[in-house]
Amino acid sequence: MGKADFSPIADTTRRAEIVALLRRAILTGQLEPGQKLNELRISEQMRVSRAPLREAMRELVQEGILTSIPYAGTFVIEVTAKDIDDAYSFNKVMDELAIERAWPLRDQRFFDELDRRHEAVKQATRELDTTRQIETALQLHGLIYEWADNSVLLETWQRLTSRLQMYFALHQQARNEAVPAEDVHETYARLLKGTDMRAAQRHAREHIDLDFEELLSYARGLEQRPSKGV
Amino acid sequence: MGKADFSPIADTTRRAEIVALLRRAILTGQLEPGQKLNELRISEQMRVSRAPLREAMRELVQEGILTSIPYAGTFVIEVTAKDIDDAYSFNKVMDELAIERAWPLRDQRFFDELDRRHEAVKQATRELDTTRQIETALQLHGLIYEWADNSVLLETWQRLTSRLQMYFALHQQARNEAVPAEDVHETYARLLKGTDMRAAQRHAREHIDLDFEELLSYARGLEQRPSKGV
DNA sequence: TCTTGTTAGATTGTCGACAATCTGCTTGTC
DNA sequence: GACAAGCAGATTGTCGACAATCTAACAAGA
Repeated sequence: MGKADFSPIADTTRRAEIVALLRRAILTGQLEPGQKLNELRISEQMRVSRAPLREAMRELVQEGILTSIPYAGTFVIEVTAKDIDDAYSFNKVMDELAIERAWPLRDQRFFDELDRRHEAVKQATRELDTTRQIETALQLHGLIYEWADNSVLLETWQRLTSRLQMYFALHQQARNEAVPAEDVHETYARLLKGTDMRAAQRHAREHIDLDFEELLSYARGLEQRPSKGV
Repeated sequence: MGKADFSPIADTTRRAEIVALLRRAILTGQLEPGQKLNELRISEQMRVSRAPLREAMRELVQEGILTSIPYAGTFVIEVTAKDIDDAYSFNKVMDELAIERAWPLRDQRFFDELDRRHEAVKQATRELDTTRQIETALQLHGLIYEWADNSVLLETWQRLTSRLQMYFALHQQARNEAVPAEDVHETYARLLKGTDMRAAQRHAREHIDLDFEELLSYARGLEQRPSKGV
């Protein structure tokens, strides 16, 4: 029996790479909400034919960050205050569930991974890399979902993550200022290592509240003025 | 101002029709779990080229009822007991949430729609149309999600529905017997019209329990013998 | 001026063919 | 007989071209 355990090799289709590229462009705000994706232009820029590009777009439509209208085009989803509010209140309940399920399954590997991801957030914060900071914070948050041992729950979280990352990126980009205080996740990590599950759930709920409140007020502001769709 | 309010016209792309055809084939069990979908054969049968077929498949992969391995093929998802168990326990929590949110929003239209869908289930039951019975029962169940006024919650339910329908169809097909008693949903509908929200939540939870228990034992049986992948 | 019909251009949807990759069989060697 | 190399067939991934549809500008008529 061999000793090394290899991870799966990278996807080798153009389609998969296109998906990754497009997703990144959307989640970092390079592509703005409402913007139309011109197939010919993008395929030429990427030096790819339209077939794999269109397949990639189909995936992202199902993933919920693109929307498609037959014979009209494919667009980045618009972000309304209600969308954010819906995601927010849904996330609260999901978090409670995830913590509850993950709680008895915590082990040394869990704590190690928790520290690792927390460290990644702090590093991104030090480097003032806002995009990466959002990404790592969501990964830290996602740990309880990965540990909850429920494929449907995890999958739902991953779908939601795409949109959350987009929302936060938009917010960051809009206020265009330095990253928040360094150790907003310090308490979260500590509670997840502790023995009081209720406290952890409560904190998760309140902690999320804060982030979302800002987001919401931002989105409400957006809806006053007309969309800048292209 | 005109008086008629028109609904959106039907999708006119081949892709959309292919998606509908494939989904139906999978959810009714015509295509078995693990079965490979040969692009050339299917495209010839449907008299379409592979391009729209492949795009349709990509959508169903993201929808979670197909799975794709590069250069190997696209397959109907396998169904394990754990998958069903995960969907089951997740559904329980979601149901509680949906009922809670929909509860204060119930109005006459809600009750009318509840009756309408309940009637549809009873009709399908009378006609011994098992496929339609599963479909209508899920639609009845989905009403609270549609009324909960949360897009994320509704979307999550819709994604889950595909798989639930597939699970139940498999089960029905396997035991190959007449449909269960007629008014399993009578109590559910009555409680949703009542004033005791907790009671409705409790019933939803227990009612689901029953259906799933059967499903689970069936799936556990499946896993003893090897898969019959094609 | 407003509405309606027409048309040209751009864009999306679909097609058939070719390239890349996998699978199973055959062959040759030990 | 066991095993590796190599080949043939089938299947998926990608490409470039054509068809269907939409949009916007313009012209014609009330």
